[in-house]
Amino acid sequence: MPELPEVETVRRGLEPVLVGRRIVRVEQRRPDLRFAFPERFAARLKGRTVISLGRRAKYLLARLSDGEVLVMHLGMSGRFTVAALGSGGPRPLGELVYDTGSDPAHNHVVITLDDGTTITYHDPRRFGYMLLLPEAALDGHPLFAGLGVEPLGNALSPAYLAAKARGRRADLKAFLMDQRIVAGLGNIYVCEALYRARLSPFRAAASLATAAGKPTRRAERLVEAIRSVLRDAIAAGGSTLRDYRQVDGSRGSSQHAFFVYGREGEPCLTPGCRGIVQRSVQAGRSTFYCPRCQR
DNA sequence: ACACGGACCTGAAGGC
DNA sequence: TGCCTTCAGGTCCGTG
Repeated sequence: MPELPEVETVRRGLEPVLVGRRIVRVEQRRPDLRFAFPERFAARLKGRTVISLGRRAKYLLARLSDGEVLVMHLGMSGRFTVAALGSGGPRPLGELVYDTGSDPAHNHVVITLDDGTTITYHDPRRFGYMLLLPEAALDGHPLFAGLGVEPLGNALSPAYLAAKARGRRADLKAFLMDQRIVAGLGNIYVCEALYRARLSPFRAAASLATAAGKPTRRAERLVEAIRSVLRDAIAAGGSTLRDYRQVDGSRGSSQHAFFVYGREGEPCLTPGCRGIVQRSVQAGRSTFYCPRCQR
């Protein structure tokens, strides 16, 4: 499910139900997800109040009242469900309600808050994980120390990309997938950003910089494309949350459309372009692109 | 230092 | 119907 826009959508949904609330009960139903849970995980969370809920790259960061941070990564299939006490069902997470109909065997963590709300972490593939770290240790932790810039922050600029790309032999797709360069992009939004920037995923990353190391126009286009594709996806409530429902329980109809991702064999959506979207594999991941307008 | 493949794990979808 | 293969939004680790 989650790339940056999806994680941000989850953050916005959880923030109003979580922040300011005290955790009164934690049910940890298995010893590990991707990694083992921290020692005495449930006991340590219990009694603490959530001060804030932030995000760094694809990580959710819940700051707790005692100076520790609950770090949560959703992996490929992690998601949260919120249910009010006695409601008998899910309750809106922001604009959305998450489907709770899936197999309860994959409900790995259930957190109960002091107002009776329960937050359930569900993750069939268990690539997600949770950690408890002292706030002061966050920046230096191996998970965060090497992360690149936030794509929606000021630090992402054509000059930054050019500096990182200079001398790189990797292609653009791999370059953008690398969390050490830009943190939070994943397979879908890399494909979509390259399409918007009209850049081939196979082009050398080094072509974002001139021989002197100055950013090229391509770098400028790419920065704009990355920002706009993420902003649009966040505005749509996380385009890849396919199983969301409207607040009234009806199926959503406004699912965000991708321009290239998942559209192999279909016509390119650029007006006037007669290209056909192709699928190829780079570093083991599917790449979707229009060979005609992406150069 | 970097690039690549495989590994982790489950479920859905498609082919036969 | 059912079995088999392929694929999926992420990242870590080992090997060249």
